[in-house]
Amino acid sequence: MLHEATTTIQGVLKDVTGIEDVQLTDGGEHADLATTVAFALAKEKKQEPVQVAKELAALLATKPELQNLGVTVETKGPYINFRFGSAYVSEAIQAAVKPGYGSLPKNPTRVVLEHTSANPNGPLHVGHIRNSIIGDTLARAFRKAGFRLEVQYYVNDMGRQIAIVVWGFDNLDSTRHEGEKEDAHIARVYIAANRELEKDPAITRQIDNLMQLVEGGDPATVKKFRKEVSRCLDGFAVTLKNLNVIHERFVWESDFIRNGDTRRIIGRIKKLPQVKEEGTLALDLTKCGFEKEYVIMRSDGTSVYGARDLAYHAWKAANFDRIIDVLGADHKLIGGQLICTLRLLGEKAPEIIHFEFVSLPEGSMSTRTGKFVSADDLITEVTRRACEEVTIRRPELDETTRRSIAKSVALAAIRYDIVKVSPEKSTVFNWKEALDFERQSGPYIQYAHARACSILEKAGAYTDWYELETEQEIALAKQIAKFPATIEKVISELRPHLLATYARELADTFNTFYHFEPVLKSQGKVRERRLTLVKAVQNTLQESLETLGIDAIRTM
RNA sequence: GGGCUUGUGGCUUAGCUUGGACAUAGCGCCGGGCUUCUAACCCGGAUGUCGGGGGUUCAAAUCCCCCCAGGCCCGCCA
Repeated sequence: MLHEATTTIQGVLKDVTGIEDVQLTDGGEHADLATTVAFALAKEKKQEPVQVAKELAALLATKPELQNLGVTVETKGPYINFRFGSAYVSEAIQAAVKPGYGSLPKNPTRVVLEHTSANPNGPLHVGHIRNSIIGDTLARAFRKAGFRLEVQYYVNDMGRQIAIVVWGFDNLDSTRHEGEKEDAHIARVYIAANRELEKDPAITRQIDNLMQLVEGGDPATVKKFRKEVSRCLDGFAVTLKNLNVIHERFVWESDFIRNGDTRRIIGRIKKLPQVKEEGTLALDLTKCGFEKEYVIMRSDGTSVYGARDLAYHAWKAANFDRIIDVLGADHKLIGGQLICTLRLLGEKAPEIIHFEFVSLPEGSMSTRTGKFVSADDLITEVTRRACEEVTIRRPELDETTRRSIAKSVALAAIRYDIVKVSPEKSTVFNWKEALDFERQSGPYIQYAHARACSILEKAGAYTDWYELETEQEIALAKQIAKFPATIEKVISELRPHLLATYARELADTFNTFYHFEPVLKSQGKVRERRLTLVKAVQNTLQESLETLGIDAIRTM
C-alpha cells in the first residue's frame, strides 16, 4: 500500500522535476509523505524555495496519477506535503483483513541464513541468544517476503574448546549430576578443565595432540568429540525450541575435513598470488586493508578455523544465491578476511550482520570462567514471573491455561526485549528490564492483540465496511498500511528491529483508538467500519507478532 | 599503539545509510482516568549543550576532521 503510493509519487516527482531520485520523507503530523525538493530546485532556478514549492505543488495537483490515488498536494512554506485520501485508506483495510497480510510476492532467490552457531562447550547464554533472535526474526521476515530460505547452524565441533572438553571428560571427575542438563554438564567439565590448564600449562600439549588426532580422523578421538558435541547440541535444541528459534539444518565443521572440501580449498588458496608459505600457509590481504596475514594452516599441517569456514562458505556459495551470516562483533575482522578471501577465489561472499556484545553489570560474559546468565535460567525466571502475573490478572482461569499464557508471555518478553535494540549497540543485561511486561515490551503488543480478539469475539457477525471517518480511525488505518513496506525494509536493510518498532507503534495507535472510539457500543455503519478496522489491526498485529517469533495469543 | 563501533533528558531507547518543518518513545517523577469493548491500558505535565570542539551547507543528531569516554578486535584460538 504505502510502497505503491510512494513509488507513484516518486515517479510523478521525477517527471515534473527531472531529478532522478527524489527522496520522500515521512511527513509526521503535517502529511503522510513530504519532500524538500524545493530547496534544491530553488538554488537551480535562483528563486525562493517557498515560491518554487508553491508552483511545483500546483503542477503536481493536476497530475492524473495523483488524482487517481486520491492524493492531495499542499505546501507549508518550502515543504511539499502529500496526504492520502479515503481510497488509500479503504484499500489498505481491505488488504489488511485478509490472512497472510504483509506477505510479498514469491521470490525465486535461494537464501541461506546462518545464525547462532555457538561453540558447543556450554549452554547458550544471553549473549548467544541475541544472535539467535536477530537471526530467527530475520529468517521469518525473509519467508514473509517470499524468499526460499534455509536456516543453518554451523557446528564448530573440532575447535580447541571441544578438545578441552574432551580432555576434561578423559581426565577429570566428570559424572553427570542428577537432573543436570547436557549443555550445563559440558560447561561444568569445560570450566574445570580450563582451571587445570591454568595450573599446568603442560596440558596444552595433550590438547594439541587431541586436535591432531581428530583432524587426522582417528576413530576413537572422532567418536569422543562427536559424543560430547552431540550432547551439547541436544541441550541447545531444548533452549532453542523454548525460544521458538528454528534451524533447518545443522552443518558440522568436521564434515568439511572428511569430504575433502577443506583440502580442495587449500589447494586453490595455494595458487593465489597473495599466498605466503613460510611454515604456515597464510594469505596477504593488504589488498583489502588488513595488515595481519590470514593464517589458513598451522605449521604442523592442521587447518585452522578459517580454512574450514572458507570451505563451508564455498559450499554455501555453490548452493545458494544469497548468503547471510549473523555473527558477533568479535568476528568483524575475520568476517572481513573471509569475504576478502572468497572474492580472491572468485566465490560469492556472504552478507554479514554483526551485533555487539551483551555483558553483565560485573563485566563480560565468559563460558570458560563460568561467568554468564544462561538462556535456560532466563527463560525459567521470566516464565515464573509471567505465571505470577497471569495468576493475579486472571485468577478464574485453570492452571493449564494460565501456564500456557505465561509461557507465551515469557517468550514474548524475552524475544522482544532483545530484538528491539539496534544490533550495533552493546548492551548490559538487566534483570529488571527482562522481567518488565509493560510498555515497549512484547507482552504489551500481545495485549493489544488479545484486546482486539476480545472485541471481535463479543461482536458476533458483522459486514465489512471499509470507509473510515474519524481522525483516530484513519490514523490507525494508515499505520496498518505501513506493514508490507516495513517487511520490505527489514529484509532490504537486514534490520529486524524495525519490525519491533513498527509493531509497538501499531499497538500504541490501536490503544489510543480503543480509548477514544467505542466499537461495540456504536451503531450501524460506524460499528461495522470499526469492527472491520479492529479485524484489520488484529490481523496485522498477529502477522507482526508471528514474524517476530512471538505467539499471537487471543486471551491473556 | 592501530582498526572497527557506540555516546541522544536521572536510566533505557528511535531517528543517522538517503541532511530539512517544534529530536522518538518508554522507565522513573508530578497530576488525572477502571459500576464503561481486557487498566499488561489511556490522557496531561516537568525533564535535552543529540559526548566536546572545529568544518561543509541556505539548513547538521544526521556528512567531514580532531579530541574525550565506553565496547569489541588486532592468536599457528574459535
